[in-house]
Amino acid sequence: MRHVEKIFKALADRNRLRILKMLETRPLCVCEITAVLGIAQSSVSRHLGILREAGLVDDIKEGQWMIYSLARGSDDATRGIIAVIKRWLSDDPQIKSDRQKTRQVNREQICSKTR
Amino acid sequence: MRHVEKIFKALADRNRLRILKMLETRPLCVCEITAVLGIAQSSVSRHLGILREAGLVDDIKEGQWMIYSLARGSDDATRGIIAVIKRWLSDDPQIKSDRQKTRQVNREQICSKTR
DNA sequence: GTAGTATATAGCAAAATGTAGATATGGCTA
DNA sequence: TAGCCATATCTACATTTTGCTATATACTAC
Repeated sequence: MRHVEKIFKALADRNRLRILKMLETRPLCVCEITAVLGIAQSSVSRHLGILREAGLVDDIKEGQWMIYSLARGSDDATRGIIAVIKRWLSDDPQIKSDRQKTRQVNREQICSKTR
Repeated sequence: MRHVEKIFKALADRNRLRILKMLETRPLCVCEITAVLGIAQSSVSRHLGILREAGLVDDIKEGQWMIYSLARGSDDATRGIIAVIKRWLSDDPQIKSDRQKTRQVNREQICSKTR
């Protein structure tokens, strides 16, 4: 019960749904997600933490970045939900706009102020 | 977006998940659900309203009772979610206990004080 | 009409959740 | 070592959601 509840609570937020739909395009680092969503980095980090705790995303460290991606090795239930979400929202204006921004965004440019 | 959000928000509550799992057994009236959940009737009514607004349950009036059941004629997305939920939580202690109570409960006995 | 029943709604207090800003952590680089 | 960068955590506050009690609505039986 606790696990399923956690999954649905994680999905019950517009910004977290946006993140999941963005991750369908490709894995993203925190600063890329922050740039697309347009909310504070601390909020993004918290949302990602909630998605991670729910088992909906995987994270790996890659150099200076934390790369988040849709969970793949997860249990049957989680895979089922992710598959359902993939069939949803593709026509939504905000999701479409996010997807376009996601394609353009580049962590080398956005994040590193040294370049 | 709005619709999908509504669905996940509706699912992000323990008592509403319990209701959906109970409805897998059979359609139920409000007083039966109230008896099994053990919370106030007004709370149950509100939860049912949220599930109805999300398109997850159907309701029909049957004599003096409002009978709620899992949505059937709904869109592809909703059917997908309901199917996923059916595969979940069957082993959960509380869900199992609820199911047993659901089988025993009888609206003719519980609700009608005239009998 | 009145009385009784099932369900829905309103109003309120408590708990949970989302957000932003400030701060902490951990790794890289000079 | 010191400083910078990406990310995570903490704090404070506003909003939303929950549950309850009380009340309203709608229907049925008399």
